[in-house]
Amino acid sequence: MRIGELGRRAGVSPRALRHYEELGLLAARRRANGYRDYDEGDLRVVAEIRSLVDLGFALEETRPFVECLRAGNATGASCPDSRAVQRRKLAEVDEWLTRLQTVRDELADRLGDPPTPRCFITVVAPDPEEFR
Amino acid sequence: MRIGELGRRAGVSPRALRHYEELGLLAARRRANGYRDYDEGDLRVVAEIRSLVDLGFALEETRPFVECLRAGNATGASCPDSRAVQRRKLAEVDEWLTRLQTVRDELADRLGDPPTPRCFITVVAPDPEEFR
DNA sequence: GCTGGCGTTGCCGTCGGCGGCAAGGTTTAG
DNA sequence: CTAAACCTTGCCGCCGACGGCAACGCCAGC
Repeated sequence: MRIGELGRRAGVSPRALRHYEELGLLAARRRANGYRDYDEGDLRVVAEIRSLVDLGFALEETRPFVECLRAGNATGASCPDSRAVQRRKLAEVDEWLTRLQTVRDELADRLGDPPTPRCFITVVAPDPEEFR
Repeated sequence: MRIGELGRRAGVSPRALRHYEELGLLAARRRANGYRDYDEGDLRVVAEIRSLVDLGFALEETRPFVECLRAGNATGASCPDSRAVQRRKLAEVDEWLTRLQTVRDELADRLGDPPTPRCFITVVAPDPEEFR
């Protein structure tokens, strides 16, 4: 498979694929004429990269996942390194969430809007009849 | 007040202040020797810029607030333009929050963690004795 | 044999918000 | 008198993830 087809199938531009290669995330065989040649494994790698990037990972952060995949594992997340990165990312996202929540409330406050509704709990006293 | 003092009082570098000036957010009188000269109004402008930027506004987005302040208003948020920007920003932040929440859950899911606890409601059946 | 659509390398540009440096001028303290 | 601590302008660098262009090679169909 040449770079154009891989790009089409993975939903990324050839330019991006060359970029991944520059970073050492993607390795290409070469044909006699110098063209890059990819296989289905490479498609899986690119798919892994994209799904992680879509979740907010930096390209560098996808490296352990890619290496995990290339080491023969079924998923890129089944190695200790990748799981560690994943946990770090979760913590980062949680930090962002609390920060953004603070910002949101501050903004709403400046506009005179009510703060984010977090929990509405309406407690209704039960009908005593039911317990007779 | 020269640029160094304004920077110290506002908590920003002189370099940043010159940058704000390049963007037309900050205007400086000049002394005979060419030095920039600022007053208390300029300090208020810089404070406004900083507080907005800390809330996630881009420098360009602070422009209406700055102009509002310079138009003689007590606060930068009391003009229609700035309030519009502020509302847009609130909407953006809300979008981010929902997106990030989705990402968080996806991440936690991949790790086998439980999703974000949103509301814990423990309903305890009341003691029927109380209703006797 | 020629056009069109692939591919290649290499390198500059983008966005934002400055940092940092050079090469000067100015002012103040000792 | 001189050093230190300011100030000035101008310009390059940075981060990340590519986009886009030039200038070229390769291969298919007509």
